[in-house]
Amino acid sequence: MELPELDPADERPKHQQITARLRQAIESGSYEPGERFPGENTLMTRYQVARSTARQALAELIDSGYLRTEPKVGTFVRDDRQLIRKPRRYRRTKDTGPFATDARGAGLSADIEAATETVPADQATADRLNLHAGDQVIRTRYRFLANGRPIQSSTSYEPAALTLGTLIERPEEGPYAGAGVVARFDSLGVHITHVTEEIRVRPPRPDETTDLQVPRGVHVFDIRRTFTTDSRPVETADITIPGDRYALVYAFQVPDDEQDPATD
Amino acid sequence: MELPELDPADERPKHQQITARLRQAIESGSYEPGERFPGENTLMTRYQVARSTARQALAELIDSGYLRTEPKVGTFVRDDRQLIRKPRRYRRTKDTGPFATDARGAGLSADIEAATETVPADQATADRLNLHAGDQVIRTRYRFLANGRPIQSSTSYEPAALTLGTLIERPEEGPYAGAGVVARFDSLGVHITHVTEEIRVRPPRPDETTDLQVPRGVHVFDIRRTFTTDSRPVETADITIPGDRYALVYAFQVPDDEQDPATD
DNA sequence: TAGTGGTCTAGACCACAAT
DNA sequence: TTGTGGTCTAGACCACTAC
Repeated sequence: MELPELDPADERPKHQQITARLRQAIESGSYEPGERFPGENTLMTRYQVARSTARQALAELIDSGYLRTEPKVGTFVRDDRQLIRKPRRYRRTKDTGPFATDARGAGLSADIEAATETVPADQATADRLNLHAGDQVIRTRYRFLANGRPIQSSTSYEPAALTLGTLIERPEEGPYAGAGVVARFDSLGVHITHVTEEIRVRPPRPDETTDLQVPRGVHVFDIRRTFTTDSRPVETADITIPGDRYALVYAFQVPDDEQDPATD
Repeated sequence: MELPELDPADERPKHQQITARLRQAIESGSYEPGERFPGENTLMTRYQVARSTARQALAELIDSGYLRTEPKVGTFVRDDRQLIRKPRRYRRTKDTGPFATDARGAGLSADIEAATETVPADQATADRLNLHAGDQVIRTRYRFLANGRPIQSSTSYEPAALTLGTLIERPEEGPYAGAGVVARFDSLGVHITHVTEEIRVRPPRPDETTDLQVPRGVHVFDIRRTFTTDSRPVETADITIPGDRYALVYAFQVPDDEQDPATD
């Protein structure tokens, strides 16, 4: 792959010109995903620039998701990310929660780490569960692994007044371990009818970068999910998913009537 | 705000130590959103490092969404971005499309730019619409502005065989201009019953950075939406939304029966 | 041992905004 | 006029890998 030298008439900064050329080369398919890419030294000599200029050009492509570096080894075209389609819907069946269902459907092993505590609710959590700050809630932190690789983490909150002393007090223990939230609450006679998911996207926090092994240039989905019965919220959770591993899929019906149900 | 000097015993690189201290200062509220932040020169003298090291520390905080720079002016704490909750739902009513409805509901002006062409479908688009590559499709590119600010762009595709020669041939002209997709197709007697949205998160492409004014350190939602009747897809669109302005909200009912509708 | 990316220094010139 | 961030150069040392 021959790349022309920089055009002195181009008004853009050198690093931008290099970035543009390299991006074009990647998009035109000159490099295969996973293939070794010209490193800092190569770019220095090819474009006659200082190392930091070559480095800056590469950094932009890393932050844009085109490249990744492996320290002491080299620079590579990022692999075509294998996105798992994650249909986000909730059923009343008991067998397994949605994560395990998705993973096994894709032929992956599914492991779930969970840790449960009873803690007083902070104001934000209390608001989401229609409680008062300080009321006791069951907090469970999860980490989900597919084929041994962390792929999702979440923290869920349930009012202690509802579940404490029942068979589902600790979500990952007892007869309903691994079942979905809807099935677990059904076992108490608490009938969940609605779920709301609010999706944000943001850079990973430092702890998420390590826990979920999020590479540079990747952001995360931040989902706030709340389950409600006809009268009250009964579970709320914050779910964090690296953006290079999942596509979220929502499928729903378009209502038949002209009525505005004033959902908001 | 006094910051201690670097700890020589700390094994982390200097730029990481500086980043960690600065992030802590921001999160603890030592700087207000929008407030001026110590610049490269200040950090150089305060921590006794070279300019590029100070610069690298700041770059990490910019990419993490904490700071923004204004060339020739300074470095500032990023404003608490007020997220707009964007309910994603579709109704059958005619009056206005969901974008205009939501924007006006939030007290914003809504402007839509649109350009329509008839083009042959490429393979990917043909697959999404159950057509053959080369079949004619109506492609419309949109840019949505709220209070004059670009906030969403999209490209939609409809089979020309369905709409060519009808009143809704060009989505943004005729009696159904500005109406939602469902209402437009209803006018042809084509009854949309389902919609699927597939959400990804990725860095903006260079053209999106300018068109949508996406700042560094912000990624975008990439939504592939497809409307279908009971028998076939009739419209598909790629929607791009900057991740720092919107939270997507999905609200739905949990089905009552144990049946698995095998939606996928 | 040669080559890699990560870290770091010590300079320089620039255009422009603020004062 | 002063200070800002943006760009760029020309070096250096490091730990580690296997090009």
